[in-house]
Amino acid sequence: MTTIRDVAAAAGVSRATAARVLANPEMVAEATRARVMKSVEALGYTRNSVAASLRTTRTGRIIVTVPDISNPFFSRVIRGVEEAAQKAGYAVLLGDTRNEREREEQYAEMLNRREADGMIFLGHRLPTVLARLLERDGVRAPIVNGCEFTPSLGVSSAHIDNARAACQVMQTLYDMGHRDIALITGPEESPLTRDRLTGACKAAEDNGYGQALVVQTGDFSIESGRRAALELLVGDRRTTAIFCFSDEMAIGALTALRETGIACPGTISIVGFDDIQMARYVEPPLATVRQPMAEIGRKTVELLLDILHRRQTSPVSATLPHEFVARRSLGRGPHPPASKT
Amino acid sequence: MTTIRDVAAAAGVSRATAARVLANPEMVAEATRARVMKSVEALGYTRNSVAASLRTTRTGRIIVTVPDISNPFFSRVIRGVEEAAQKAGYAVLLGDTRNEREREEQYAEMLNRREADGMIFLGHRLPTVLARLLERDGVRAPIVNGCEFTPSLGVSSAHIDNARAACQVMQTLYDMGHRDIALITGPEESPLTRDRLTGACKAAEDNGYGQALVVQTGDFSIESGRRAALELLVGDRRTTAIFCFSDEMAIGALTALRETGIACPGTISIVGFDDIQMARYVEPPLATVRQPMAEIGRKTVELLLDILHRRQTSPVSATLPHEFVARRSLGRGPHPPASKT
DNA sequence: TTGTAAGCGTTATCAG
DNA sequence: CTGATAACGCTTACAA
Repeated sequence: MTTIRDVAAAAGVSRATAARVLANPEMVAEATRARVMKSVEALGYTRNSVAASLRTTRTGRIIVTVPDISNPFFSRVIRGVEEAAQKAGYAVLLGDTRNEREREEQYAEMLNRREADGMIFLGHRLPTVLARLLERDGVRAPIVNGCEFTPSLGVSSAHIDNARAACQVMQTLYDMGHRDIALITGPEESPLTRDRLTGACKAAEDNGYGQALVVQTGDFSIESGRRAALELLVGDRRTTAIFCFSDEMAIGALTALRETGIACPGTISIVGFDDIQMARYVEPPLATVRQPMAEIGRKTVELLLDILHRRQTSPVSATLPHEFVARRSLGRGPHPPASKT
Repeated sequence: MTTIRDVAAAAGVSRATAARVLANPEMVAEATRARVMKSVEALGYTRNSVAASLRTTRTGRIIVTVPDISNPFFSRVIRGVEEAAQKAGYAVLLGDTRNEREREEQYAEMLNRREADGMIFLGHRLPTVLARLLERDGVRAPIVNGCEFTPSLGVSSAHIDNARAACQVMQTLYDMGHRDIALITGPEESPLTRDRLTGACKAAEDNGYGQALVVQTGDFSIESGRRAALELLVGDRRTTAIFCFSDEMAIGALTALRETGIACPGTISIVGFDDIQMARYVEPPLATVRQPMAEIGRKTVELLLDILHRRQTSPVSATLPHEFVARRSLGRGPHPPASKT
């Protein structure tokens, strides 16, 4: 491979000068610059980034881990990350952790090995490797969380207000005449699930239907939504609305209704969460909460860059706007509320 | 940061010995090894991969570019890639090219800068940067193509037999009594589209219905499928089956039928391609061709490793098995074929 | 079995 | 404006 040395030799200048032409062209005399550039072209020189990184202690890379890359929600977030990173001159090292702690740790180790300048993790578990880093470097540790937010971690994060969103969905359901509502949540240990659950319960209690709330646990997958819905339908003929904490689970629930011959929204309404692309194409189209997926991704990058460029003094919690999206899977319930005027 | 020097000093050995303990422990005396390991632990040492890479000229990374990471087909392939790469000790640098040539080139440049040891590209366009590399290094150029296959490129590739798969789908349709079949293809410039088109046309002609074949072009997206289907339905009341070159387009077509009140499979049957997860959850569940997505991903990595480890003498075309999946969106056509006995 | 020392290809400092 | 030179942290002959 051709090195800067070769270029310098070919142009009849020192290595330093050749390097300068590439890094700070304005510091070099016009004529020399042209000569060097010609050699660069002629030899087809490209900088060896590894050597450059060693010298500068910058890699121009960021690691991003996701629980599941084939989950449409995450893949949209990733897209946002990738876009923002690329724009800022960073490449994305992608890690699919499959929700396994060990894989999370493995990717975190890469940060220690200086394979990247920073790391964005989209799950909720902070790898112990990162925890240690955080302990040592505090806010200067180049770590950002996305989609979820756990204040106690001391890590910057980009996310929506999950509690409020869930609360709004529930209120909408009550306003439309539903009382017996079932929830299909995500894994209990995720703060995201807890936040939404908190919001949903609050709305239920505020409306006086706390007792009527039924809760099933899922794992965000289609199948778990289907199973949870089937479970709900056994023996219980009261539920008129199911609020799922992900669109995929909602699609699973829709399938369950179809399998058991229950009409949606005729008999049971379904509301999802995320607004993945497929939400509008299933039958009936799925009412849901739109998360600004790409925006969340972009924001995590922005937060990370703030840390890398030392513009950060304390962890930032960036709350992005969500939006309720009414679609046909949501219909009126059997208890028209008293007139509100 | 602590370096191997610090470790060596703490353990009272030379840098070389300390390094050896990490790389070839068996070459070092038990006692010294223990001492070094203790210092490693005590100091919390982790190897600086950048320095190591500079020395060894290996990065342990591979670049993978996809036209669209949020496409469920590709995200499954990526998952296979990631899994195989990780197993072989490689990390994946992900590039979402958004089908833009310039972004493809940018990622390809990274290979030149030695940011990775090799590259897998899932689109069909060979970036010119890679073409040059290929010209120079021939089969030793660490480049592999996935999902698509263009023999003339001289690049190893993992894919299914697209022509045969399309041919089989058409034959199945004819066997079920369909004659007036419409195709919704991918972009014309993709070899994948061409291969499937070739296969489909062959089947049509073999069955004597070449004239009845209608072709619309899509871009694999849901919306393009929907639009193409709507287009097909205008004025033409003959089509009884639509074969889409991706499940997403098929889902779009399904939506179009629903919007226009046409029964599926009652009036028109739909067949997709890929067997993405959602295929079985739409209504009606989608008949399709299952591609071994994860397997394709894994295979591309295997092919790349073969090159990196110099086990390769000429480009390999790995054809993986596909499978037709019958589901409810495919029903009988109006022309029951003559008995075949 | 261990140590010495020579790079890998950059970048950055300091003179000139 | 340009050149000499010293790192960056690691690996690996080669020597002891």
